[in-house]
Parts: sequence; C-alpha cells; structure tokens
Amino acid sequence: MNNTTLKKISEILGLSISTISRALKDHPDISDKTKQRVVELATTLDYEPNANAINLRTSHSKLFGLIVPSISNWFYNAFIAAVEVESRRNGYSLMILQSGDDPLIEITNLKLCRQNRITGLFVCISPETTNIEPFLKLKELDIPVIFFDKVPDAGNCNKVCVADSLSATMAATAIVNKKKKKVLGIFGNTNLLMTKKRLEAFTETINEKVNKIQLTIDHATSSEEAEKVMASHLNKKPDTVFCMSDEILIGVMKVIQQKKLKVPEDIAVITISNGAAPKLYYPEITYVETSGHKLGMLAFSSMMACLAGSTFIQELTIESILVEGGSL
Amino acid sequence: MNNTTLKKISEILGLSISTISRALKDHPDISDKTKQRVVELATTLDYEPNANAINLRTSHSKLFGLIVPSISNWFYNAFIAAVEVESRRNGYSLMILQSGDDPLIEITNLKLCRQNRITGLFVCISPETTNIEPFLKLKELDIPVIFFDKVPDAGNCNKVCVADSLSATMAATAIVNKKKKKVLGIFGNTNLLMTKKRLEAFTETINEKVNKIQLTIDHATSSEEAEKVMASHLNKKPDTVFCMSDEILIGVMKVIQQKKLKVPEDIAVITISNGAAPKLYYPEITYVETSGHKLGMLAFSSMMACLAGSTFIQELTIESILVEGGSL
DNA sequence: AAATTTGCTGCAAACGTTTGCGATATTGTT
DNA sequence: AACAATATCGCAAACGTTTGCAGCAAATTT
Repeated sequence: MNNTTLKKISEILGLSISTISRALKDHPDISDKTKQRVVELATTLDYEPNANAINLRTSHSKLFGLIVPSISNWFYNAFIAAVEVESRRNGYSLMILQSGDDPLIEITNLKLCRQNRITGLFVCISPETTNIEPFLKLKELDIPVIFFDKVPDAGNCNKVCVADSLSATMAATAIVNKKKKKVLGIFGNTNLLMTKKRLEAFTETINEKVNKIQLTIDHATSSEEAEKVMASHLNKKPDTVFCMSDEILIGVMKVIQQKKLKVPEDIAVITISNGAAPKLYYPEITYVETSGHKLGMLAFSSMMACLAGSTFIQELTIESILVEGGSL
Repeated sequence: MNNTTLKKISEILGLSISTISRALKDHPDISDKTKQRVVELATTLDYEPNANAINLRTSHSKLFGLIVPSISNWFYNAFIAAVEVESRRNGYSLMILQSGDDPLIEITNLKLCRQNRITGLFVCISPETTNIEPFLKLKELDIPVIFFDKVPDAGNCNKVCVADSLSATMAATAIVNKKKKKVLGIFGNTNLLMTKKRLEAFTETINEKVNKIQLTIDHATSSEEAEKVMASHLNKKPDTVFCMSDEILIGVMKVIQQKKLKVPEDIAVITISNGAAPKLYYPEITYVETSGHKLGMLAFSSMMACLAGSTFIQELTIESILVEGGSL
C-alpha cells in the first residue's frame, strides 16, 4: 500500500501539511523554491489527491450521475458518449447506472447517486415511472436534475428532448413531397408521450394534403413485433413505410429483405433515427435525424448552466434534419 | 440544503454519534428500543450516509472503474451492461470511462480512477497502448486489475478474453462442412493480437482440408473499407465470405444488398459476432458467438475472486458457440 | 531607529464517518 | 450483600484534505 498523502510529503520535507497543499495548487503564498521541491517529491512519490477527502472537505464531488433504462441502445449510447466526454473535459466524472426500465432499480440507483453526493443528475425515466418526487427532491438539495428523452409530464423541471412532433412532421412532409399514395406508418409503445406526439404530428401532416393519401397506422414495441406487423400489411401493397424508431426499422427491413422487395421501387422507406441503423442497408435509408450526440451536448450545457446558478427552468429540444439515403 | 448527518440525528435524539452509527447498522450493542427510535427518525429525515466520509474512514470505496475504448459498440455494450448490473447487485458502483483509443486519455482516466480510490479496475486497452506499467502499478496497491478483450501481451496480469483462435476455427470448420470451395476471408486491423489469432486459426483450418479450398484473405478496419474490399473481390466469385467482426459484416452486407446477391445461394456468409448484427438481416447470418455479456460475467467473477484474496493470476476465455442463421 | 509592509509558513478546525476502548447501569451469581 | 457478568452507551482518535487566521522574519518606509 504505497498511498502517499500530504502528511507523508510534509514529514519528509519538514514542512507543514498546509504548505504542501498550497504548493501543489500553486498558491501565491508559497515561494517558488518550496513549490518546486514539493512538486518534485510529489511526482516521484506518485501522489494522487484523495478524491474522497476532497469531496468530504469541500462538499462538492465533481461527479455526475446518469440513469438510463439501458446503455445497449444506439441513441442512449451516443447520448452517454457525449456526456461522458464533456464531463471529463470539464473535470467531472460520470457514474452511469442502468434502470432496466424498472422503477425500483431506478430508486436504488438514485439512492446510490445521493450517497455519492453527485453534483448533478442526468436521468431518462422508465415508462412505468409515475412518481418523480424522489427526483425533484434532489433539486431541493440544490442538485440540478436534467431529464432527457423520456421526460415526465410535470412542468417544474429541466428537460431536453428531441423534437418529436417536428421530426415526424418532417418525415411526413418528405413523403408528401414524393407524391406517395399508400403509406404504412408503424409506431411504438402507445403509452409513451413520444409515440403520441409522433403519431399525432405524422397523421396530421399526411392528412392535410388535398390529394388524399391512404394512411394505415399500426404499432409494434419490438423489432420482432415490427416484423410481424410489417408482414401482415404487405398484401395491401403500401408504396411507403414510415418507421418511428430504429427497432421498428430493423423489423421492417427484415421483411423487405425476405420478400426481396426493391427499395425504393417496390416500397419506399423512411424512418426516424440516430443515424446508425439507416446506414446498415443498401440503399441507405432516408431518415430524420434525432441525434443522441447533440442531445447529450445540449443536456450537458444545460447542466452547466444550472451549476452556474441559472434557476431558469427550461424545456429544450434539438432540431432535426432530414438525411437523404436512397430509400425514398 | 437538507443534508442530514449522524450528528444531526444524535443531537435531536440526545444520543451520541457513535450510538446512531451503530443503531443504523444493527449493531448488537444497541438496544432494540434505541434502534427503533433512530431508524425511525433517520427515515423521516431522509438520511443518506455520505459515501465520501465512509470511503475516507474505511479506505475502501465500493467503486469499480471501467475503461473502454468506446461504449458505442455492441460488444462492449453487452460487456458493460453485465458488469454494471452485477456491480450494483453486489453493492458496488461503476465508473465508466471512454479512452477513444487514445493512450493519453487512457492515462487521464486511470488517474481519475486512482483519485477516486476505486477498489478494482476493468480495462480494455487501446491498440496503441504499449506501456502497461501504470496499470500494473495499481496491482501493487492491491487494486485488482482485470484486462478484458484487448489485453496486453505481458503475462503477469489477469485477463479475460473471447476464444479468438477457437471461434475462428469453429467458423472455418462450419465452412468446410458445407463443402464450400472458394472462400473470401476479411479480417481487421493487423496490429491487433485478436486479428492475428483469428487469421492464423482460420487459415490453418481451411488449409488442412484434403480437398483444397481456394482461400483469399483481405483486411479492412472499418465497415466502409470492408465495403470496398468486398466489392473488389466479387469478380472472383467467392461462394463464401467470412467476416471477422460486426464492422466487417456490415460493410459486406451492404455490397451484397447492392448487388442483389442471394444469401446463401449466390454467396454464403458467416461471421464472428456478439449476436446483434447478424439478426439484422434476412436470412439471419450464421455466426460464432463471442458474447460480451458472458465475458462481462466472467470478468466480474474474476474480480470478485481477486477481492476475496485470490492472488492466482489467471487468463480466462469464454467458450464460443455456433449460432445457425440461414446464411451458410 | 522605530514602524510598517511584505513574503512565507504553520496551527487548528472542520467535513461525516467508523471503531477500540472505557464508563455506567442493570442483572445475575455466590 | 458483595461481586461478577452483561447490556447499553459515550469518548475520542482517525481517515486526508482545505482554509481562515496568526506568526515571524526580512525588507521597506517613516
């Protein structure tokens, strides 16, 4: 156990602990000569400040918490990657916890965050989470909470989201512009606010066209289900299929491959995605980008704003862009 | 700032701090009546023990570090997910850091881990990392280090890996059994030990057949490159393509889709994978499974063994299985 | 020469716990 | 009734820092 402490250095050098502490952080009170001696010995002894002691003394931990349903997901992945990089760049560490969409584990994770005295929390709640009191309680302790992606309905909290309505509208507009006539839209879990918003905006945009478009809506909560749903609608010969998410896209594309349908001649495809899945196919799938990376950056800057003292509650969204593949 | 401490509780109850501390952890010295009073007040005051103070006092942090090139990767994802769940289940937290394959960031991350006085480290080094001294130094401090996936050559450290040679052999054997004649094998970065092992085992198995199989080998370090490589070899009409990894598979499959080749009639496909990518296609791709999840579980149990006092240095591998899709 | 400033360093308390040991009161034993 | 054994609790030190304040010598000003 090599652990070097300020005390050990001070004893060797015949100086006081406080002098060592100050020398190491370039305090003006300490002479250059002393600083040099201290720094030198500290490096040869591999001194590493004890974060626990610092946190305890200063009562701020330079640690962010992040709670997410699952890290095995393209979108959350990009989000986490962005937050992780920015955190490190700003001198913070990140504690990542998975809830597995289980409200109980969510609470356990939250407790862990509190015990570690995090300075801020990023959280994406599970669909089953109804009581967000425990999260709001953090705010009372002056610990900023940034909800992302799946956010609660309540108004008194900071949220960053993708522009659900807008991105669905953009996809619908793209379909309209291509003069498609028979559209199949497959959406996700109807309990999710995200699904409701996307569904509403999508149907509205499609239906407001003068030359009526024939629109069929169905739902799937997994790629396997999407596969079945897609297969069941093929006899109606849709000329376009819209997928609300990567999961659905993957199911849909399996059917398309299976039936050897040509994209976009036999059937056009458009989706909303973070960008990875559409690039798996040929032709690449046209998609409305909802970037996990951008959302992560936004969440982080929102966090920093809170820490800088902004008490302004805001609900932010990232803009979407249409990325053209060859599938529409 | 609501923060309840043992001291606050002790003052309210007119007891000493140590009594509160002991009562809260069900110490036999404390009477049931007192315990009850303490626990009651603690819960109503939302008492959360300060992890920093505990770590400082006990000098063990219940915190694992995990350093990985990137979390945006199916395999590492599954690995991390497994370790994260197991950690929480055993009362540990996990600090996840990305190195971006940059040895400098790797060192920064390592320093962060040391400063946070982690109890153990899981690390997958970047291909450019030559000096593993800093990692081994942790071991001298009695902090177990488990190298996973991309591990150093040095012998004096704990490693958990996928069975590179075996999985490549299994894939090759599957190809041989199907009596394929013209095989294209696409492999990754030649600097990686993983690539060398897989390449060697694969070619050996293919070549030891009596009825000679015509084998072509090429390399690609990204899916884009794999796409080009695959396209450049099509004129030789291989009947089978073997992909060393998901990245390569994705590039290969794009070409196959583009050229409208039928799988497996026109060309058979087999890959080594964690399992997610092969399921994206129809027919699903036959693959030799190298499970990130299993590796994570193995790494974790190896870590727990080290913490339990095992000084036995071991180099473990997980077994692979062949998962049949319809592509071979 | 006395008074003031400046430059450098040390003292000691505090952050919130844990824990060995000693103190007191209660009970049981001879 | 004296003594031993138990049950219950408090004291105080320690973990490794940070930081306000005080101390003291040397340099500078009156």
